[in-house]
Amino acid sequence: CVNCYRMTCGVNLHCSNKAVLTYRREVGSVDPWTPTSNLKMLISAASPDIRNREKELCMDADGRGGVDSTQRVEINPFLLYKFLARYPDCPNPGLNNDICLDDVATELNVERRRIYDIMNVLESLHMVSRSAKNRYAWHGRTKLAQTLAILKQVGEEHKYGQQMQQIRQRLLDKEFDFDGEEKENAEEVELESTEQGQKELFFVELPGVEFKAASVNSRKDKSLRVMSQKFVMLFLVSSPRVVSLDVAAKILIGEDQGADRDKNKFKTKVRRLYDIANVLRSLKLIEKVHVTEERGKKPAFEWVGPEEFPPCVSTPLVPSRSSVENCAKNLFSSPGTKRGFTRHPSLIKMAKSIQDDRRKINSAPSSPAKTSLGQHIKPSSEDNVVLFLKGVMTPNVKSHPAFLQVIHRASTSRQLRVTVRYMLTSDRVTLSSTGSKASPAQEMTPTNIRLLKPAAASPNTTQQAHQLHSPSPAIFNFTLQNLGLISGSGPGSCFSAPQTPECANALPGPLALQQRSMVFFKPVSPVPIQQSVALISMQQVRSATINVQPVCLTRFW
DNA sequence: TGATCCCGCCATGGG
DNA sequence: CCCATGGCGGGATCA
Repeated sequence: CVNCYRMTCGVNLHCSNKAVLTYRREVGSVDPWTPTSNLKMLISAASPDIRNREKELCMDADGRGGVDSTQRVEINPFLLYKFLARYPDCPNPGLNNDICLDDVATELNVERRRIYDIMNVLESLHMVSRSAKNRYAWHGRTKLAQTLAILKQVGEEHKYGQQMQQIRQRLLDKEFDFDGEEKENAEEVELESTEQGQKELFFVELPGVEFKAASVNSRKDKSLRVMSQKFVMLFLVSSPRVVSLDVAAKILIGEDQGADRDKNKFKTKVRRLYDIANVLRSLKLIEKVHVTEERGKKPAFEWVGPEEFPPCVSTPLVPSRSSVENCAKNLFSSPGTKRGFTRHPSLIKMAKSIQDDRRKINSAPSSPAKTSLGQHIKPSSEDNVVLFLKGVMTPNVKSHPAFLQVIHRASTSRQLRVTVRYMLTSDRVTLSSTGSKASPAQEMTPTNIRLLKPAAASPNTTQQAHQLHSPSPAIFNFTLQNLGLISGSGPGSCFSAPQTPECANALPGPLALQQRSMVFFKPVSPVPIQQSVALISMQQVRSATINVQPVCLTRFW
């Protein structure tokens, strides 16, 4: 699958992201597997004025071009790519994360109206929050896991899973009866029974992200934001995580106003779903797929974002208990005097579970069943913990469930100060390396360079450059072999981690960490390569092999 | 013809 | 009335 690096093509999933396919054809010389080259492709394919502007502004050293500029292009995803490129995933809270609507509109060369749509979706994920008129604060993905956890919970409470199932079934029935006509009535009755007792869903707030600029919040609808949250919920409660457009639209209509569900309403909802989906796609949270049925293919989207999330996550790379505390504190804080949105009851529940969680961890010093980081690695300055992620298909490691899980556990450990580092190993690069040209090192994003660049290797030759992009299995295996954690190499490596019960049943539940432990994750979605996580104490690494340290510990970040 | 989504009219609510 | 915001649907484009 050219565009679908995850090989999502399953029995009834067929990837058909025409945009990517098209772009790839147009600019075939670009290595399509790097984030930056993707961006370049999008830029190349964008409308002429934007493209020219882009050329003036920055790169395009290779002078590629020659794309038919008359074709209609997807501005929306492109816009967001550009937009996201300007803001870090995990912004430093101390720095200026202010976003001015006018500036963005000007820079991206679009009308304000378009920015509102993007912002609304981002706001629904709490990646931004409105700070004032014309102004937003950028949060990046720092709150994403937390938001998703809440959305999932709310989605479960609303029984979206069952609803979707019902609607699917209904559509299926329709398909087999050749008269779609007669069903109208039955459908109406059923729908009503489904929705009855279901309260209207409000915007799901996040503790700590208060809505300022009250004047703006008074507006009652905010449908795009609410709709976006609902849409995400649908993914989070369904399994497999594939949601077809029509099912989503039907559910979203159902809740709006019970009465009218005519064709127009449906069409409008679908339009809006595309708006939302484009943003989510740019965020790499969903991908376009098709579900195949007797009657033909239906457009659908598949969730490719994080699969599991801890109830509350502190800021990655800077784990601090205080943020966890704050989280709970905020959740319990007395209801604000004037709040623009309803605080969902599940927040309270969640806060309690967080507290319980913390209590357990802090007050059970040596329960073997409930191990925490601190109990296995004695606290000292030497005992930093190094985390390796392998085979992570998610482009954004920091939002990977395994990563977040570890961070969460680490951040709730009282005794241990944990330094977490990570190495990105992108299988999409590795798997697609046949024949494709390596991209120059300059095309790598700063993030990638920081994460992957081994100082020992001078990225001059294409081979080495390519290695920069796919150091994953080789170097990773090499490292772990040196550490004596695995044996063999290559795709079928045998991981000989200590076979403890804790390891076997590591998730869900507390991670069992020992001086030397590896935890394996079995992916829910069809990921071809097993995902694994290794946690090793720094001390152990130092004593293991000298070779390892420069490659993986010192140089990689 | 269905999928996709650009474009911008116009409603809304505050000042 | 002006402004910021954003709901909404016509209709263009493409496969």
